[in-house]
Amino acid sequence: MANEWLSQDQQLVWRTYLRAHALLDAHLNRQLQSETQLSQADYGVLVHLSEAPDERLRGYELARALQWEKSRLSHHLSRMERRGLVQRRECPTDGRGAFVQLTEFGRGRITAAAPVHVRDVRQWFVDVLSPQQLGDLQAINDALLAKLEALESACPGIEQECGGES
Amino acid sequence: MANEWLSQDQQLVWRTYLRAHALLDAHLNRQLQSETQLSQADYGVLVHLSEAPDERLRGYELARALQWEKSRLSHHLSRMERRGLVQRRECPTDGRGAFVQLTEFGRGRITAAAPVHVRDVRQWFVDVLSPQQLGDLQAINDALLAKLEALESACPGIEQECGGES
DNA sequence: CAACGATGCATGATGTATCAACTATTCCCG
DNA sequence: CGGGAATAGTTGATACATCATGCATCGTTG
Repeated sequence: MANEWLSQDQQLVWRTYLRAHALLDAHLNRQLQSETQLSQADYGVLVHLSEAPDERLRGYELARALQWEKSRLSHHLSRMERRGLVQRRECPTDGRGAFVQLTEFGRGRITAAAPVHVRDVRQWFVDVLSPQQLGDLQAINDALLAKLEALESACPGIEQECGGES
Repeated sequence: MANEWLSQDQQLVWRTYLRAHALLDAHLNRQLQSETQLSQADYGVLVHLSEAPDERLRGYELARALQWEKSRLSHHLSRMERRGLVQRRECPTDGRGAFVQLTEFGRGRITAAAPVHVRDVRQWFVDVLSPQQLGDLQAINDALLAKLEALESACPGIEQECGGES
């Protein structure tokens, strides 16, 4: 019974954690969007493409790198293609598949956006915390992730290598 | 000027933070959804209503408490109303407004869901971290939040990026 | 080679979030 | 009082995520 609820402090940590992440994420997204016309999702796709050989990747590679569902990727690429950021091309060696190719326009966008995003992550996250706190946070998230990933591997879920930020 | 990029460590902290939150949030949501047929959004609405006098609140109160846009709230309440969780009632003292009233069905749902949710938050968050780490995390999120909330209240217009920041 | 399961990707339906109007009411100030 | 500004809430368009399904193509095996 006593065990069923959270203490005041525990509740506060949890709610503060949720709120901080929500605000941070919303703010970074707004900044990126208003200054570069890219969402975080767009940004992730473009970063991966721009770092790939020939600036192109197969869909399944992109999906794995971003940890996205196939369907989500397909829908999102359709919208990005419509905006001219990427282009779908047939794959000569696999008739089922397709390459996602960064366009010149897309390269320009991501090249301009990356410093902006990094500056924001600095300003609202990295530079707000002390080195000590950054270390603490790493340990905390490692602990949370370890628990969650243990669970993940038990299911037929997804794997490693998360979507990167520069 | 500072380096334009992030160090390896900084990048790792940032990416780990994003990934840990994404996984935790997704997992808690899946659990809640599958065991109680409520999303986190539903849960938040119902918790606030259930704690309010007469189990009802004005829309703007709910919006403020949840930090939602009024439009989001309105759409979400429509869906919840369709599911029988809440009910909209006219407000006698303010012709513009409306009360959002918890239904009996809704009360049953939230009463059943709360222990489930608390158990999960414990299992995947509170109990994974040491008391020391919970304290660290509180301080970290307080710092992030302070910075973000200062912005929130200071800048009604566009611009941020004020000069004297640490 | 024919059959068959697995893979790569697309599509449509549904639920959800945000933005920009829009309506209606109340507040406030002269 | 009168009239404009602020407030409460709704609605429609668009964007986004997920699910179920469809369907080629590929790899393997009998």
